[in-house]
Amino acid sequence: MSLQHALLTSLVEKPSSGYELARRFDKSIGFFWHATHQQIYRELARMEQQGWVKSSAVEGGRAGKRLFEAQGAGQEELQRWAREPSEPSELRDEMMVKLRADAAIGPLGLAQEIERRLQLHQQKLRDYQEIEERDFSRTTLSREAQIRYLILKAGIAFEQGRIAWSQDALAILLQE
Amino acid sequence: MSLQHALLTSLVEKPSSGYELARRFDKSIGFFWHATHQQIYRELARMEQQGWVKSSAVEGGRAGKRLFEAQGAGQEELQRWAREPSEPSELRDEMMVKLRADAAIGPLGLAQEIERRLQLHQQKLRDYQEIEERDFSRTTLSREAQIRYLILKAGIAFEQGRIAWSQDALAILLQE
DNA sequence: CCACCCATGTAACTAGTTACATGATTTC
DNA sequence: GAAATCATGTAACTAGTTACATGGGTGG
Repeated sequence: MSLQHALLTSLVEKPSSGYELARRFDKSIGFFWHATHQQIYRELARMEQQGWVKSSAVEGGRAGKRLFEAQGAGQEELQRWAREPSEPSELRDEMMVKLRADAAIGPLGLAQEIERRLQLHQQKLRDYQEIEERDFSRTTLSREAQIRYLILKAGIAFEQGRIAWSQDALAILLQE
Repeated sequence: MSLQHALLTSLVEKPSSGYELARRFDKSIGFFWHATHQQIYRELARMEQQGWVKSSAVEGGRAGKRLFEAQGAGQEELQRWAREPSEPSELRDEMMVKLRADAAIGPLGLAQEIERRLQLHQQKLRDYQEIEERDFSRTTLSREAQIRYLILKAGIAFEQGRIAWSQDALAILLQE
């Protein structure tokens, strides 16, 4: 499993509380991976048992607040995992199943839902493009920045692809 | 959950044994959704309990072979589910996490793995394009065929996007 | 003082994966 | 007669979701 590795990566970038991690996860890795706080706390507890991370109480913070930091063993594990091959993920999309159902049993009125999704994709694209302009519009970028930009570009290309596809789908579904 | 709905859709298209379903799933819906035979048999058993499908022994087939057929209640459920909104899926890709780790802790030699994936995407694209030519190259397509083509086009666009992205990634990672 | 955000967790359930198990039929 | 494919399943585990629960701090 690799939610642990995703969290480790976040913690290597910046030590955080579970709550902060959940927030940050939503905004960075969360672009292509969502995790609930319940899952995050569970994995943090496991990683602490394994010695990959260490938590300490935060003085002056809210009651119970703990700061998690990646340990040496965690960083080594991250390197080991990163070098391991992994299969490209599938794009498991319920809409494709619904379209097959529509083709098999007759019109199900999916256009409205595709229209709704189109707007979601357009919004996401705008969000990404804002980040692009803010963080990556300089002419020269460090290797690190180029790699972070690469991740963003995967998101941008994905949303653009979905937008084009949705428009194609609407044209077909809305033919009289 | 909707593996049940994906299986139902397959069964509406054509009554099948669990084994055939697993095979067909791999080749159609499986383009964007994989399920093991264990999962499939489990869900078929549940759906039979719910009355969505019905199985019967196949005369003259192999010992134990059963044919599953979608029932009226199953088709109604499929319609109900199809009309329900659902969120677009995320593209949970471990490679994005690995790239972030690379940016955070230094070069991890990911180029080789991206090269390997590039070839997988190119192969998948060729497979899709073969289907495209075989099934959808006629000038006029029925509504049903247009919808099935639409699903294929989502796969084609996805693979093309991944190929372009992988090439971009390689250019960045292989800079000296 | 009320709503909202920060902050952490437990419990129960559902979905997906991996390992193990069995045996018949077809093809070479 | 051996290997591949057809055909079905159980068991155990891992991952992800949903519901419930608690309480402190901040802003209006």
